[in-house]
Amino acid sequence: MTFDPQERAEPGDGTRNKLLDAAERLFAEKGFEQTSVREITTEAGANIAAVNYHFGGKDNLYREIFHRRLAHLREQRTSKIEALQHEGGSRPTLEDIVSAFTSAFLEPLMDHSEGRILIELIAREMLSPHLPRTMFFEEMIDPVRESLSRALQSAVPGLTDAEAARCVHSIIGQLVHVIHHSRLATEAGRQPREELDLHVMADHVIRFSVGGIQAIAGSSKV
Amino acid sequence: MTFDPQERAEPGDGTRNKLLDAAERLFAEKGFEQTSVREITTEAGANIAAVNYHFGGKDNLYREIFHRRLAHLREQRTSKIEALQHEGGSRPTLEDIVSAFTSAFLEPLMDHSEGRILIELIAREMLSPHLPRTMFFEEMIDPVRESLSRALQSAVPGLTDAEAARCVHSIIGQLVHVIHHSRLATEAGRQPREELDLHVMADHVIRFSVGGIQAIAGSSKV
DNA sequence: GACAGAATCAAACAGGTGTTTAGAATGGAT
DNA sequence: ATCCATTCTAAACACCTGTTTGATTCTGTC
Repeated sequence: MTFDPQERAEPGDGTRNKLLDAAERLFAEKGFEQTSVREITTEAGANIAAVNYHFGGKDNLYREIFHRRLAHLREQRTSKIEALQHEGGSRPTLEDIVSAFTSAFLEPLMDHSEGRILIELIAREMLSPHLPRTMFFEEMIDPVRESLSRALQSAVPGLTDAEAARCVHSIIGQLVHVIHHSRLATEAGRQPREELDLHVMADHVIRFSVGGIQAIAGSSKV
Repeated sequence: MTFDPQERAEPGDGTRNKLLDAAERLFAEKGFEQTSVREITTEAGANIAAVNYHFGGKDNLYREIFHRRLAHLREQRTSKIEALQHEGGSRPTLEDIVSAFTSAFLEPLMDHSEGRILIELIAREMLSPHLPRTMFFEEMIDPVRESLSRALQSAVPGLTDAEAARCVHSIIGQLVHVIHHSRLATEAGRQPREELDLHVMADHVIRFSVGGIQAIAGSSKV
């Protein structure tokens, strides 16, 4: 019912930003429904009514968080691939592309603070959507897929559109699984097995995927 | 508005079983926290107190559901691989193994009723655990992984334990992603793209993974 | 200093949660 | 017909939820 009090509020001491940060952390950790407005406000050192005053409700706060983060993450993932494509000199190899995407995908996870939170948020949202159903596909999944798919086709001539799309599927599937597993395993208190370490797995996914793509391309040619 | 004698269908259809069925469906659809005991009981045509009487609480009902299903699913996934291994005649090829596991993994999803519910339940539990943290690893993930890992090594001599474990990771990651995506896409109302159809994707995953595994095994030999 | 608007606060609101209770049916076995 | 354990029922319990309210403090402008 009220207008946005301050649209930008750069300084980190605004209550509005403290609420956003606290909510982001809690939503990622416990999920939307499981996080109460009281938790958020006390965590941010604010009053219970602060969420409704600044955002007009719990749902809007949630939406605001995604709006703030999605664009940045998408750009981060596609930019490396695009950069490779338009780079001067020789055309990037298949391994170049897969490697660039893999590190771009996994990089936000290496720092344990911010990246993990975002991934967790996204995973939760995909399983229990509280956002408009199409928003995720249009703003995140489709652009990233498109970008990687085109890059693969430029490096592997003869790869059809459908084949490229499925290979993208395979790569992303592996990467998402790596993320989920690392989260689950550490949470379950199991000491991480060295053969499934994040960096080791990144190398593996690259080699595995390059082999897989070549197999797909090769068998279709015959 | 309660006891309807024509509601019964099965011999073992005491309210206890009706509660289990209703809860399983609702937990899968909306998640544990988001499903209320009142919903479960009214869906099962029972009194609100029935859950606490028969199971001693909402949590125990949830645990009971998994206890009932997990063993069966695990057996279903490992048995096909084991059968291949101990089959008379020539040793199964790499493609045989990956193919058998893929279809065993995806099969419960082809029938749209029961299998989907179970997958949904598991996906939710992995993201927001309400069960003892280790139960899932010990009763489901580890045995399946072990079984597939050994099978791969028997078909691809020279594949180390660590490499096999990572390849299993890659395969399962792809399959889980196929499942999630199919769920998300149909839920979002998008008409399924034919190149990402379940059967087509199954074939793709097999070829992609065989190529990937061979690449891993080949590069390690050099 | 005076004033307006933004920001914060404690308290209460209406509604939903899982669980407990005491009492009433039910179905066999004696 | 009596008894007893099992099963079911309606009502209440204590607690937590997101949101609203009306008053109070803070902040910047004239």
